[in-house]
Amino acid sequence: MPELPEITSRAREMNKALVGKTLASFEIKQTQCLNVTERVFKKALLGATINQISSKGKWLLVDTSQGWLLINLGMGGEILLKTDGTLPKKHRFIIGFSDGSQLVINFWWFGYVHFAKHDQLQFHPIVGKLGPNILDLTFPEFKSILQKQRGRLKTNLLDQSKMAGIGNAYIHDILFFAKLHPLCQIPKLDESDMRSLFDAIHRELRMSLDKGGAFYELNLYGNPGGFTEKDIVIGYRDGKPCPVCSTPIQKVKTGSTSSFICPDCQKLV
DNA sequence: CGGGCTGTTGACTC
DNA sequence: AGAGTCAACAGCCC
Repeated sequence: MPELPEITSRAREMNKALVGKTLASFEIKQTQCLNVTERVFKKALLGATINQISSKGKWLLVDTSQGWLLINLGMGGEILLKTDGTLPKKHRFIIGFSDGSQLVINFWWFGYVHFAKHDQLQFHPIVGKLGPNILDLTFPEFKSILQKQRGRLKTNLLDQSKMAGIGNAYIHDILFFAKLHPLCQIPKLDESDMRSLFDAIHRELRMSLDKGGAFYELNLYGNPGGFTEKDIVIGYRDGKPCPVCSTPIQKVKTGSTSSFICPDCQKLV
């Protein structure tokens, strides 16, 4: 569930709190999250100092003096900064800093903590293939990327290699505000459809970003984001009336994921 | 108690 | 290339 608003918020918080800290210890409880052996990981990053934190799509990119630390929370999880020596019940990865503070990471299911050398980020098998952050695109750039695609709209918007940042939680309201069906074929979109889609993406993601992300994810200090259930209009509200036309909202299968749509406002053409 | 669902990503198949 | 299926793990709901 962490998507662009949550990950971008975490990057901002980490930039304020972690720059200059030195990585002094690692406790790795789930070694499957690594892309190298535990031994190689520790050897590479122990003693490194944090320069800056940025994000791309759903990935946190930590630039250190000894290379990149790359974090993906998968289907959910927390990154908490603890300064009092206590630990939350659930933790799978702990980074101990030389000042005694700790960055405690918990994945709900499956996440990644990867290492890449300074000049090797572009060759990382996942991060190297990510498209641009979707909020960084201008409309002409967005349109140009979309026009090169075929197939179903939803599948393409979730494909992080084209544009990075949208996941299966925010997409329901985005498509509703753009009045587009998740299964609509990309070549059928006209200029005004793409404009509506672009505007809906920015509106939705920016609103959540401004609120520090969604309520179901915690920030570095354990506080939930300000984007609440009330901010969700269509998603996860099957059976409730559409706020525009009162038609009951439907939950439909779209490939391997579910979608929530207003069957009247979002016609499949 | 158990079955179904969920969210990310990639691998694999047709 | 597009579409479908599955696997990785945990927790919630009915």
